[in-house]
Amino acid sequence: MPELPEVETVRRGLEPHLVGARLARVEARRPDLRFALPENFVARLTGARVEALDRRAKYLLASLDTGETLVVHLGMTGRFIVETAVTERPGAFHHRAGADDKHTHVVLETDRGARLSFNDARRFGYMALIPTAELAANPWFAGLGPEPLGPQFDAGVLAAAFKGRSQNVKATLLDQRVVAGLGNIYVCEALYRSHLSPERAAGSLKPAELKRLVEAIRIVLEEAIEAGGSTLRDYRNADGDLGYFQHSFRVYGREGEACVDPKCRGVVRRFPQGGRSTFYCDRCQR
DNA sequence: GCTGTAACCTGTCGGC
DNA sequence: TGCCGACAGGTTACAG
Repeated sequence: MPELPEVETVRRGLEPHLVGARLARVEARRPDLRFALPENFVARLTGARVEALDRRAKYLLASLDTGETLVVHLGMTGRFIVETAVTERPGAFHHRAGADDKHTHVVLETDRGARLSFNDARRFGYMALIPTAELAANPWFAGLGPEPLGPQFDAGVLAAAFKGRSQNVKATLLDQRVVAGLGNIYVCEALYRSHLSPERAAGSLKPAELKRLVEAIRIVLEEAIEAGGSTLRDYRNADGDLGYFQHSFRVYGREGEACVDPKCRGVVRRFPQGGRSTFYCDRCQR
């Protein structure tokens, strides 16, 4: 499910409930997600105050006053469901669908009356507790490429990362060491908007094409965040609402349809690339 | 070192 | 209606 825009939407939804709040009750309903939960997970979190909630690539980072950071990756189907306390009934929460089903694996209750349920059907998501001072050196973060919406991401950076690579540009953009946070959907959309074929060797892109690509990546991500992300099957934001960017897809999921550009007579095709579906227009992407 | 593939786990959808 | 196979937003280990 979640690529950068969806994770950022979740972060924005959780921020008002978490930042400044203390975790009054923590419940782990199983010992593992994709990986085993950290040792003494519940004890290390209970009573901790959340000082900040940030995002790096597709990771959510909750800095705690204990000197540790709770790292959360949503995997493919991970989501947080926020329920608020019923004022007149202490300990009760306004129920929200999915908050308490068999796929709810971790529950966090804050001293501000919010209950956050981490629900992940496929359990590709994971959580870790890492000393905040060691975060940058952690293998999950040390090798990450620049944030695509940050000031460090430009055509020059992409040129350096692409240099000499014979791998196709689609797979290269999915490599989090090249640029952090892109996934299958937004890579397809960005390549379409920059009129680049997903099959081009990354190292073959010319400076003007790289510039177009950087611009397209930025615009697609910004528009998606503005729309609250994309909801295909499972994704919902922290308030349980759907994202709307899927209505703006120009190629993703549109196999067999005419190219959205009225001047182009192409058709959207789909083919497997690196085990994932790539969608592209067979005429205007070269 | 680079590249492609399989695997992780579960749910959904389409075809028969 | 029920069964089966294909496919799904991510990441990583491994083989070539």
